[in-house]
Amino acid sequence: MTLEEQLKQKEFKTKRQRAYLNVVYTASVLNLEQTRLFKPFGLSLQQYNVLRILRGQNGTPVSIGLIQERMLDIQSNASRLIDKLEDKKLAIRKVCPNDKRQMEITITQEGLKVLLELDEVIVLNESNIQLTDGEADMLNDLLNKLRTNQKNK
Amino acid sequence: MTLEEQLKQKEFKTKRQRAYLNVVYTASVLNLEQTRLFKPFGLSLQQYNVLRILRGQNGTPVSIGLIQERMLDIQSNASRLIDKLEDKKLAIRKVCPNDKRQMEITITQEGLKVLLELDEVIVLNESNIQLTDGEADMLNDLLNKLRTNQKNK
DNA sequence: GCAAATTATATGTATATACATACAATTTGC
DNA sequence: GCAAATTGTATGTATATACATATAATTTGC
Repeated sequence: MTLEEQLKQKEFKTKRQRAYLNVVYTASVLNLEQTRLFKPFGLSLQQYNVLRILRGQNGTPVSIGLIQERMLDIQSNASRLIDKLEDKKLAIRKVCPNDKRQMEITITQEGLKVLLELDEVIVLNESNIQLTDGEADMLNDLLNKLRTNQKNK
Repeated sequence: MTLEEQLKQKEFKTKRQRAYLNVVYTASVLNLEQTRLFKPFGLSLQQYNVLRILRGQNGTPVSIGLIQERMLDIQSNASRLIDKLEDKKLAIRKVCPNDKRQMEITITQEGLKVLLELDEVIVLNESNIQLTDGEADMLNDLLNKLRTNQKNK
């Protein structure tokens, strides 16, 4: 389905505007899809992203600030996401002994287990994407170019 | 800046995955940028989108359901967005006489005035986009293709 | 014409973002 | 070595989404 059909809009002022809106729209479709994928596992999309970051550290504890840096969403509120994960026993927070301002976050065995289950679901889902490698590369380049000269990192 | 630099991630499993994440990331950058653009005018991004839809009707009242259909964000909660616009005297809600379930929403003079101010800001902002027409078309096509076979409209 | 189904909107709850602010721990400048 | 600045995290508030549910008005089936 084209963007015009979807938005029931006849036309856009410029091709750039159409592409711009298409990025925003496509992302919302992808986000919704992922959110629904994670729901049966009791995880939100962002909670999943935090767990992924924690697993990526292979046991090395991670600070809240580092999680914040790595999150896809700019200025995401890692502190409250960790709250939720702790409630579910998927992550643990400890005060860092060297710097008592910092927190040391680690993923639990339980957290690793949930991620493992999700890995399969994700792979299955990503196989739905119809782009060739060349197309994916081109899309990637165009998005990088679109972001150029946009002021907010 | 490339996605890898931004996310401080060495590599992605597949080119498709990189493109997928880039769409989500780019959209969040664009959304944040627009949100900041509208903030000085006391409008959120979604409130602005609703006002645009109302203006597009040239005075013909619009139902909540129609606004919902036209919103970029899937399943956006138009009812509460109209609440906010009514509070600010930018839109008016009336019960439709023919079908008392429906609401007839119209934009006020005040609302039109705010939109007019914003039009200039938007045009200025969109001129920052560095894509040629050809690139914008290609980006548009690739995004449409990416959405193909994704189950959620 | 009336009960059942549908439709249009509203609302409650959980989650998340953006921003401002708070506060304690640490570092820096002198 | 101490005051000032910075850093790391937490929290309060406004906004928004997703989903479930509620409720009133309308349409449909018989």
